[in-house]
Amino acid sequence: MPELPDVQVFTELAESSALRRPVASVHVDAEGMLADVSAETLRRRLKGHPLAAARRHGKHLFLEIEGEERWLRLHFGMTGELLVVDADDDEPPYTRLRLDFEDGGRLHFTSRRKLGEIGLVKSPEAFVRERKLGPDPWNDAPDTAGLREILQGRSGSIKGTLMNQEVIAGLGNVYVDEILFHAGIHPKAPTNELDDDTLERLHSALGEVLSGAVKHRADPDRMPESWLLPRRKEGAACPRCDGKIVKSEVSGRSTYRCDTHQKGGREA
DNA sequence: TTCCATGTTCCGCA
DNA sequence: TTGCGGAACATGGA
Repeated sequence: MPELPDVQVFTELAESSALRRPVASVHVDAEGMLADVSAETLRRRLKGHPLAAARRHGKHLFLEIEGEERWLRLHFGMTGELLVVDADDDEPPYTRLRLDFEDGGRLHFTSRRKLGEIGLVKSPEAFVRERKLGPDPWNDAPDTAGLREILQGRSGSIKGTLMNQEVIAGLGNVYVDEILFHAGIHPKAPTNELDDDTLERLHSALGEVLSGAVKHRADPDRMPESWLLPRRKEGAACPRCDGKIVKSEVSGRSTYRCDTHQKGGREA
């Protein structure tokens, strides 16, 4: 799940329930997920300090450690989640990092496939620069002209371009399919051949999909029936036209699209 | 058992 | 040199 909308929900969860609670202890269960930081350093930086702020850029969540001039950075990979639980709640499965607050509550960072990252950075801005992440389309929504500029000079498929975190940060396989479905654009359409009209549709689909997804708490089961998400299945009926949903591969990922209303691309 | 998976990175080829 | 697409990665569920 963890694309921009999911991580936005985690960010809001952290903001509403993990701040200003001093950390009593830190437990790391997946050394392999530690990015340029030892479990020992993580413990030292966090112990005794509350989290002061939560921020997000793309798929990365940043939690400011009060008084340390450091931010805990979490990346959720394909299966990561963030949970905040009470003292007497059960341990969620696949917990990789756990912060025990002094008041007894806990913050759990879980990951089934261990593909995410746990890091420590000086600031979100510095990390974004270093990782060369593109603009975040939720925190800093572009207008159509801005989107045109972002996509300028890209020669690959629009799907590949939108999934490239250095172009625009936060979109992944599922939501790129959703956006292109809404905009009626074929995932293989060459980015540099999108005309103004198409770009306009892409722009409104981007805004529509992101705000809709966050509004429904990024829960696939709650997405509107008119969306692709509830029908990511080969052969399903398209909810907006007479077409059928077909599955193919684009930029190495399984891709679902309507074979009738998503035009402007090339077949494999 | 085999296949597939919402993530990123790395390698080879324009 | 840069950008693109596919393979590889680690693990578990269908």
